[in-house]
Amino acid sequence: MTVTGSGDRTRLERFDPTAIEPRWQARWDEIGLYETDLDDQSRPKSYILTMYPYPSGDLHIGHWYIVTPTDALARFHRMHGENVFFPIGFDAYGLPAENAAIKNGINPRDWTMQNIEHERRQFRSMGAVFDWRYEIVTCDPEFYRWNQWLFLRFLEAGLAYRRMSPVDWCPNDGTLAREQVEGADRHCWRCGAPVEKRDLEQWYLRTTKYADELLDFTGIEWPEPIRLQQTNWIGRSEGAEVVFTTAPDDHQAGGDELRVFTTRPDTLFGATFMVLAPEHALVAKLTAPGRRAEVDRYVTRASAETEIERLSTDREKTGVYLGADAINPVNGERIPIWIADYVLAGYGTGAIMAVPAHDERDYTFATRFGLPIRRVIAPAGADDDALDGAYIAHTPDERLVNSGRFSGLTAPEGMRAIVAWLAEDGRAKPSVTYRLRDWLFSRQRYWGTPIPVIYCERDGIVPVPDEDLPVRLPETVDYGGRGENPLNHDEAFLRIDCPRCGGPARRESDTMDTFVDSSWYWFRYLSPRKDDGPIDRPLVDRWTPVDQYTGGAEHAVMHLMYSRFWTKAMRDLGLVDQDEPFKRLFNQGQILGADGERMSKSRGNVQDPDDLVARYGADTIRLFLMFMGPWDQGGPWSPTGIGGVARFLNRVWTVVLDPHGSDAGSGALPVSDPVAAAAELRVVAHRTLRDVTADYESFHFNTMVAKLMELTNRLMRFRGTAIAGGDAWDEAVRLLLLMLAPAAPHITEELWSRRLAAASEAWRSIHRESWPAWEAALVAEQTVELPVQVDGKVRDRLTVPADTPAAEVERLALASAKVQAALGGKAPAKVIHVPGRLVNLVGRAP
RNA sequence: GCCGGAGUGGCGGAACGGCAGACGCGGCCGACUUAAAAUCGGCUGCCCGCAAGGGCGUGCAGGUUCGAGUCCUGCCUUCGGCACCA
Repeated sequence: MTVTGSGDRTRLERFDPTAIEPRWQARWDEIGLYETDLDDQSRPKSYILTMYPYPSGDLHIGHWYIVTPTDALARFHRMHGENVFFPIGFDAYGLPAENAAIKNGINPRDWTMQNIEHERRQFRSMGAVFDWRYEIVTCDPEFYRWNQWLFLRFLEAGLAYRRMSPVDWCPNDGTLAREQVEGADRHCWRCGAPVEKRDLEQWYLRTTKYADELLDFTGIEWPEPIRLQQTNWIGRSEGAEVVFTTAPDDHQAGGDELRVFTTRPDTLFGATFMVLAPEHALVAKLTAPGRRAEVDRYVTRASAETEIERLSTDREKTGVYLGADAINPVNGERIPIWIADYVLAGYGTGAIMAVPAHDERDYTFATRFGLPIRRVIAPAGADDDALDGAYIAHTPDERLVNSGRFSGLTAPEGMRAIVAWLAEDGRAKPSVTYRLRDWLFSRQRYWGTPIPVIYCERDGIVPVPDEDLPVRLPETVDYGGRGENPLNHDEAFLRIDCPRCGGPARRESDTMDTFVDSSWYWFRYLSPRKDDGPIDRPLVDRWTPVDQYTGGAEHAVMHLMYSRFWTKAMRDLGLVDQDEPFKRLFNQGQILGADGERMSKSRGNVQDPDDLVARYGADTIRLFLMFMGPWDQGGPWSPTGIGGVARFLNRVWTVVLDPHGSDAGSGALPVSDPVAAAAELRVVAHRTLRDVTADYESFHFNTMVAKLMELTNRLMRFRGTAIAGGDAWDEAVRLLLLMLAPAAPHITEELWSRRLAAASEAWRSIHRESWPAWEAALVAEQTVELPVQVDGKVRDRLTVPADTPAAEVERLALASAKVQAALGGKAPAKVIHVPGRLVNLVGRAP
């Protein structure tokens, strides 16, 4: 122990994290403590991964909040003898870099690399176990080259295709992201021009091919809410596609097919009108001359709306009659054709049959526009009920009514029978529709992976040959202050000879969605510098899938769905042999600014970890972030309480280095019987070990810290007593340091080294120690305290040996004077005895 | 609006359907100090009461149960996602 003389008192050296932490970080680097040997197969492997950060300009405490508990978990696994791989990298492509470039004329690469450099330093200062030799930076050609290579394989396999689709468009700045469209009037973020829709030829990836497989979560342990969200996002609906035809009238001959998708073909006889999406291909043809002006106005208006607005069920329904009718195939009835924005072109066939009696939206629409409502399903004896809303209940006695020869059938019977009948002459077929859409993969942006295709006048779309990869993103870029993709004007980049015919051709100037990078990066971590292929197959076979993935729940449906899709696609290409990327997933919450909003520079609510580390040290901040609350919850940042965690580490310092000191006041525990006190301390220490172990395993880091605080407080109160420094004390201190090591790596290493020195033992890092085991006999309950309730209210407590027979416990409970008083002398009507938990005497009659 | 979370003291939060409020912050009181800071300790959900004690309490309204913060139904508020933010 290091002491400094001060008169006749000895004063304990102060805990000074700023002195300790950099020293140990340097030492760990020196001895390669966190270098993972991927070829070491002597121990079980454990691939622990946290979602890599986007190196935005807003470097904040949120990054620590994400990484710290995962780092502690990686260390916890390492102490269990596993060969742990816990890599880190940077998701370098993205819109903020481009926004900064447009606004301030900085090159996106310079902006990004500066931020990365800053974040690297911060991650090092927190003492994370990352093995930096495996770092990935996605804007580096040695990474994105393989995005291109994989894309070409997808293209060959028919998983990538081109199709026209609408984008939000500014005449000055080109395609806009949703966040670049501002205000209710939807204007451009940069120039303020009104935003239009424009159809562009775009690249898609065929995610829908895997829709059914993505609904299957067998073999992965993911949180139920995430699986639910993905299931709803895929939105599988079974039903039928039914062919309506257009009826002839003055302005058109009729006879065009109008295909609708419906989940309720049993209600076909109740279809009283049709609704097309305003973008539907037949709208122009079907519109009557007298209605054209109104229809055109409506189509324009709908194109300016967002999908969220269009699907909102609480706003007033709008729509326009086209002045044309359709023929219902089941009964030959003419029904009017409308367009309305609540029907989306991209879902199903972009057209619906409206059955107002049995669909809420159709009901609202019919009521608003005075369209007929015909009930075709009713419970027994309710045919004539006037509906005051859509009837969508399912009761056992409901039957089809008003449905010709199908009347009397149940809904499921009617569904099958009607579809089978129409299918005979091709007017219907069973069909499945998904809400999930193919992945719109191309971006009209500079800062992303160039899509490796060439457009040749003669040969059409020509893939860039593998040997010509990577297609490098030009290093210099001139935005000219505008938002439009500068690659569109970069002739040096665009001009290329066709690899097939040698003739003049042009490169694709669109780049890939940045989600491509995170769709397979965990494979690349295993061999980030490999230059003859995207992945190292033997390492991938041995190390993946990832054992534990952690990251924000905001990625529930996009990143976490894309990465599952990508893994399955790579499997089908024969590149990997696995179905799922991440075996176990934990979603942590998001840390917000003090104002409850997302942290960002522009809001001015960013908390920089550097300031906190300078003041308290990394261990305190790490521990505080874990102690704040349940990790899956997140919440607004508040520094209130950091002091408490700092005090906790100070107490740890004190109990380890100065067990005999006595600055305790009146709270010191009396130790009249040192043997009993030592035994009690052992029990407390071992139970803490059991509970803390469970907390690490279940991601309950906040209660883990709380339990270590309790143990430390206990030691503090035994300080200076007869048992301080004894065997039980020494064991408790040893367990405390080992349990705390994954969470607070620096102070525990320092104290551990001092213990070794004091015992004249050679130094060995605490982070190479094994996780301790608790003694079952110490952990077992010897006596239990049982609350005794009368009618659910606690009236007394019994302290009895744990193995007291039930009858004896009940006898003792009844014998209590307080219980008798509460019962009013009466015998209880019922005795509920939950062994080990409580006794409840029910006095009143039930 | 739709999909998924979350609502518990003054604050962050704890609690296999079984003693609501662990642990920490803040507050009050005490020890140490000439004093303050730091440190150590005690008390601290609300209401009534000198006290013993009693009553009320987990967003709101119901329900199931011997027993509900926990399960069910319907609401309210708030956070995340809604396909070009990552």
